Parts: sequence; structure tokens; C-alpha cells
Amino acid sequence: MNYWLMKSEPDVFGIDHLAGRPKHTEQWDGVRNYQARNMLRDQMQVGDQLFFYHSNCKEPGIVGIAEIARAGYPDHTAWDPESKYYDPKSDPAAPRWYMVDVRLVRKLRRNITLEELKQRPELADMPLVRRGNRLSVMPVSPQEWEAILALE
DNA sequence: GCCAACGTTGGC
DNA sequence: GCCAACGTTGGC
Repeated sequence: MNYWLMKSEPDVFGIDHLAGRPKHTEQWDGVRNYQARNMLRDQMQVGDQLFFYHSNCKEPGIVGIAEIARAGYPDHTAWDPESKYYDPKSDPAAPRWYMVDVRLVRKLRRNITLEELKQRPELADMPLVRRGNRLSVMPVSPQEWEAILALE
């Protein structure tokens, strides 16, 4: 089993949106970055755990735990001209973008803020806390996972 | 709202 | 294949 961190903007799709979905499950669509795509497509497996992170908001941080409910499959929003994620260069015969389904496991008791995460020496290697890193999906090591959970 | 950092695009 | 221009991300 793998561990991940996935970013989402709470104004667009936050932890409470996920909690309100049927079966607490939603498609994680709209990823349009190749490095992140490769992880969605090739590495994520059903049952993998992930931290749900709120980005681009007043208090960025980890707010919940979710799991992969369906492994990578083509992101059909790339072929929908009405979608804001439409990518005319994505060919249905050779899908360029992928998504997974994510199911909420639980909300954390509190927001573990980016500021706190930055202060932990054992988390210094996470792309999340490194300046300028914009990956919206990233792997988390078992050690990092435990260290973060211990902060809750 | 600002802007640094970074990824992508496209002319050459 | 280089690299400048441009668009996006995301913390602050």
C-alpha cells in the first residue's frame, strides 16, 4: 500500500464537498500535469491512503484522510468541450489524462497547517514544504505519514 | 492582489 | 533542441 498527498482548493472542492458526496466518493478529475498524471495512472492502487490538503486558501493544511476507491482510468473531462478541463489535444484513442476515485476515510480533528508541517525536520524532504513546488499529487513515505498523523 | 517559481508552448 | 514568452500555481 502507498501513501499520498493530494491538494485541492476548498473553494472549488474541499473536504466537506467530499463528505457530502454519495458514498463519500468522488472522481479526482482535472489533473493536467504529467508528473501527477503518471502517479494517477501508474502507481495509485485501490486502498492506498492519502492526505487531503487544502491549498490556495487562508489556512493551507491537511484536513482529512481519504483512500483510493478506483485506480487510474482516463479522465473523460478532457474530451468534453463544456468542461473547464477540456484538452482538445487529448485523443480518446490514446488518453492523455487520468483520474482516480477518492473516498473519504475521515476528517482530521483539526487542520494540520502547512506552517506546522514546515517546522518539522522529519518532513523537510516533502515536496509540499519545499519552496516553489507546485505538484498537486505527491507520494508520502510511511515515516512521513506517521509523523504527520502524530501531529493530530 | 502580488509575485516567485515553474511548466508549457511555439518560433526559429 | 534552444529558449523567450506566457500561463498557472499557490503561499503570503
